[in-house]
Amino acid sequence: MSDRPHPDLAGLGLADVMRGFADPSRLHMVRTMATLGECECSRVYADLGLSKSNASHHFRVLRESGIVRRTQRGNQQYVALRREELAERFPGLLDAIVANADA
Amino acid sequence: MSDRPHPDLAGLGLADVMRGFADPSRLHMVRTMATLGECECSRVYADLGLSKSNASHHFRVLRESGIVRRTQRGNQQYVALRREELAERFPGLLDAIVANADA
DNA sequence: CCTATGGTTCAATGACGATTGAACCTGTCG
DNA sequence: CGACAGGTTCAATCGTCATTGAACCATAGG
Repeated sequence: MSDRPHPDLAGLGLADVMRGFADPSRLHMVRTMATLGECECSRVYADLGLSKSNASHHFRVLRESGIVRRTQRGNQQYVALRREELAERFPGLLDAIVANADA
Repeated sequence: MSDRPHPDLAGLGLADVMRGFADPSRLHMVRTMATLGECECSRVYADLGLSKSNASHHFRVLRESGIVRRTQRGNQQYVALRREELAERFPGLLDAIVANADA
């Protein structure tokens, strides 16, 4: 997997993306992001009891799996699902996961 | 994760199932099973170059993740996706994955 | 009985991942 | 300047996983 900040989804296989989803904490984060839309990182893991470094690790996995995009505005980091890009590369996948993310 | 032969899907979270899908070999196997329906195990990994023990390992992961069901008829082992059960527990998930399993 | 065939199990190995705590970095506010 | 808030990075630990090869087990066919 590339360590570029935001990999091109064309270069990722389904298994790479699935690995990003294969963790309870990250699924919870995905669900939160699906609800909130783009938001500050801290809001995404606020109710998960993750340490900062652990949350940072999970954000990196999500980013390297092509699932989220991070942007810096002012001094805040924002994070958002790459909804459209994922829908184009893997149609229906994100929706199905988000719909079941509470299971 | 339970080590029972075929876990009840109600007892599995989405992350557990996702881990079953988070491997290229297993995704390939899932795709093959989606195409063939119930069939002999060997047909599922024939074109993957997996050793027998490695294939057996992947079948076990798929089984413990609730993705496949194995049955013995005669002296042959058969394997099939648990389509209906998965569709009931995680609506739309398997279809979305199978549709993208070649990516 | 002998021998495939088709799978499982076991032990070992190497790689990867989740988690933690400490150090660090950077922009903001006082 | 000093302190702080929000994140990142690093090293270390521990567990899990993929892969291999060898041993094993059951069944069908000669």
